[in-house]
Amino acid sequence: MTVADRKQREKEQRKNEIVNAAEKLFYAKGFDRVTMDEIADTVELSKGSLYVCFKNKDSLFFAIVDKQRRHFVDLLEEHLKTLTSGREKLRAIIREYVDFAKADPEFSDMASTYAPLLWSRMDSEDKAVLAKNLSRYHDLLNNAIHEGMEDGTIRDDLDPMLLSYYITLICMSVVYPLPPWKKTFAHAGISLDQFLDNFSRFIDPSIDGCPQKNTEKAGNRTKPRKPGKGRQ
Amino acid sequence: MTVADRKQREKEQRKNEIVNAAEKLFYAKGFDRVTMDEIADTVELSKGSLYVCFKNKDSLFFAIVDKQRRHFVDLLEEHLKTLTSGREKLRAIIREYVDFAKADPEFSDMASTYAPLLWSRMDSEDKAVLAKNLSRYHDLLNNAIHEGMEDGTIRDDLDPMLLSYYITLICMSVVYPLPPWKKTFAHAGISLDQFLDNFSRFIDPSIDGCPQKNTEKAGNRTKPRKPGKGRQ
Amino acid sequence: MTVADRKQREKEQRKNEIVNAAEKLFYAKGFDRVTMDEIADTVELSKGSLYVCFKNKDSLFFAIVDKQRRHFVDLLEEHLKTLTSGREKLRAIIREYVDFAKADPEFSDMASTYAPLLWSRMDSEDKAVLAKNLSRYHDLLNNAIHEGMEDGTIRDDLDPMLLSYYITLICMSVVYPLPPWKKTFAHAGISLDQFLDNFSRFIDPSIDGCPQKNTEKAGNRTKPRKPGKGRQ
Amino acid sequence: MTVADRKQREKEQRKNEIVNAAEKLFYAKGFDRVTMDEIADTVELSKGSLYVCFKNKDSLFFAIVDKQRRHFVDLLEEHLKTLTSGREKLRAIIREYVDFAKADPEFSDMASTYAPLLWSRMDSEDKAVLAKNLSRYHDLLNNAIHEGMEDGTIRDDLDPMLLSYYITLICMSVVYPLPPWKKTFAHAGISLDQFLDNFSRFIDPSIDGCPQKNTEKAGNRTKPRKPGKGRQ
DNA sequence: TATGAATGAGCATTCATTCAT
DNA sequence: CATGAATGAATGCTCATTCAT
Repeated sequence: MTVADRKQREKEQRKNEIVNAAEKLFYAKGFDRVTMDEIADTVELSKGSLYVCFKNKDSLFFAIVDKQRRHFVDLLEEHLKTLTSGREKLRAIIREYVDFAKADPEFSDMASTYAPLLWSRMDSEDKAVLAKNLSRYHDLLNNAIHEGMEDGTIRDDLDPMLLSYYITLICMSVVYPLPPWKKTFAHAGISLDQFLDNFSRFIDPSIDGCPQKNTEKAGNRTKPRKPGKGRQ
Repeated sequence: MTVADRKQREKEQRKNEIVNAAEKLFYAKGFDRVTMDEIADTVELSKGSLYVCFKNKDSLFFAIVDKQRRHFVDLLEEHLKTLTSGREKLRAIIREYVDFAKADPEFSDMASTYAPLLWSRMDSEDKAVLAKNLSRYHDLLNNAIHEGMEDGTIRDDLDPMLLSYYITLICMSVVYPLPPWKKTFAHAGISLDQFLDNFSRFIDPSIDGCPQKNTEKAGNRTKPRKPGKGRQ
Repeated sequence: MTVADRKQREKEQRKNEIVNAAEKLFYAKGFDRVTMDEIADTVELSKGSLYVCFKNKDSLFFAIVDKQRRHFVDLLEEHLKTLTSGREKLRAIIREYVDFAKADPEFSDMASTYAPLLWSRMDSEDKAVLAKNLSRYHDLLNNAIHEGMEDGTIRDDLDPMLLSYYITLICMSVVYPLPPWKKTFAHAGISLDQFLDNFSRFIDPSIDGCPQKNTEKAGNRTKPRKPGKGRQ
Repeated sequence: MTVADRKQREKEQRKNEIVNAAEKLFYAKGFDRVTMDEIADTVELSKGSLYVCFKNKDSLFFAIVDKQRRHFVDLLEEHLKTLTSGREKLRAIIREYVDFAKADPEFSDMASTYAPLLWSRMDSEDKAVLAKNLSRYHDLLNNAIHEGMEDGTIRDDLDPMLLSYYITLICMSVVYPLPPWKKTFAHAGISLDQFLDNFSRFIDPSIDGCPQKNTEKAGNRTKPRKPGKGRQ
């Protein structure tokens, strides 16, 4: 029992070491300029041992993403604890996006550059790895949205699911801009910090509850829209 | 002169044929599963001839992006002509994003999947190809924003440049979601059309001018923020 | 003593289980698409334990071949017991080849496909495994041939050793045809049973003693051939 | 036209050079201990060029087999020209097997060792390469058999197709014995030449027409066998 | 004896790009 | 200008075997 436990712990430990080494290398050189041999050398393990823990190079990438996400959601849970209104929670989520991206700027370039391609090759096993934290995140987000819609602090004229996807996609595109965009910002005299720090101020109006203006819920999948309302 | 002209025109013609063939193949199989031989065969040209018109495979991708962008900006210019207020223009720009993405759904997956990686390899020559239409777009967008800020139809509490980048990034992330997101929407019972059609309704509040509330301009690069305002 | 005996018996038992498991897997997927892990899993033993009983994967193959051969020779001995003339015995041997191949058709494809390559890597230890039953077989065959030559039921114009090798090689090539040949037979409308069942009828004339015609012994390694006889 | 011709000829020439180089290397070291790099180095071509002519390493093996077969059938056609009776032709075929194998002893080991495995991986393209000469061979063999059955020089109590397969399989097993068998022969004091030279004498009785004895045709796929005849 | 984690050699194949004709 | 043959770099992955515990 204790033996199996120790083995298990050692294996986890080794996986972490591999992920950390791969992470550093990927950040430094970009995913596709890093070879499995390099990673193996860095962790002082044989290449074969890498494949004991990770079925292929892509899944190493997803392990990094998952590590980041777990950390992100852990922080999020911590920060949402004390908050009461849905709007406050949602604001905290967006702030967490921003703070998180600022705290680990190296991840940004790597993830924004390679994730789209790697996601397109993702198999169900890879998905399973990410599913848990993705689900934790969505629970937090959806709870915040529902609470906010009920307590009137979040607009309720949009389908909550729809709102959650807008927020998620938008946050990710803003906090993980592609490297060329970063250069463009710099060229335009906008620091990345300015870009990130002002995001909440920008997006807030699209989230705030405005009881007097929005009385009808759009994006509802079941109820037909009233004539003359919404885009055709 | 006429001979040179004809030659020039023929060359343009050939480039178009190549781009169109590559586009179809890329859409059908994904950028990296298409070989230069396939493209050459499709246009009934030798592989060498491809390299007369395009310096490499990546630049073929950028040519497609440029074609799309030119078309996008052409439509945009057309649609902005009759509009007067800045807000109307900006609304039209967002609507154009949505309509454009809906009109050519095949482009979406290919671009969202491969563009990030290809952008990371982009050289200055590639950039030059895209610069013109990118600049046309930014002119239209910035003009709309400035006009709107002046006529009070667009919020003026954010640096206009900052606003323009938020809008651009956000629009792109929404109208060109990665394929896995599309699957998630479908799984959640949200059609892509719903997702796109409601976007304007979602984002409008973050753009509209609200004179009574926003009297101070944040994200300003020169003026120091007043104490107690903005995020710390 | 009894303890050692039991251990010995257990080891034999385990070897048999391993061989049987490997056999089934090799038949089902082909020797080189089966991994040692699979075999270990199937017998619910660790991979290391496999290597206690068998020095490598190849020797597992030879163990299977040996098992088959032991069975073959056992049957052969049983069937030859009651036969008296050399010719009858030889006929029984050939019939045994045919019956044996028909009784275990799965062995055929695996053996005919992989044996040639594996034989080329065989070391002296592997040979030792097979030697005993090979020798039993050759004794039976050679005895039959010698008896038959003496009692006139088998042709005696060929060196008996030579004859024994012709018969062995030929029988094996016929009863274990390569899979592509099997397909060819099927395509030509010949069932494998027809092919096997008629073999004895085909080959018999080359074995039967024909006293009136064959008075001289060819293939003799010591005696020089008479002029005008044999191939030049 | 002449240009294309020359190109074509050069390509054929290059393929021949590659095949010849691969042949020598395969003979010397065995198929699977030769790398494509070695072959490329030997012919002073890039590895990529190898793959212009041959889709993979296996197909190089089949090209060698095909070369050998073409040569074999060419010689066969030449030698059969002047012969009249079916039996003479068939005898010449068997003699050709023997002479051919003796003339190129290196091919034997390589082919007998690797062909079974490679045949099991063969795809339809590979088959197409070999089909032509295989068909030429079968035509010659079947013609000889049919003629011989009609002119009474070949036994007619077996289905001609069946007979042709017996002869082919048997000849191949005898003239291309596996290396371990060769060692066994040597050990038993039988030279390969003796083994090959006496083969015809051994097998002839199974082929000769014996009008007085064989009046009924076995192995016939359509006509039901008379009761009490043949093996059940 | 049993285990199973660790090893690491080994190599075919692809395809964008070039350049001699 | 057009061709298309030639190039050759570049690397992920497997799995039989070993050996410390």
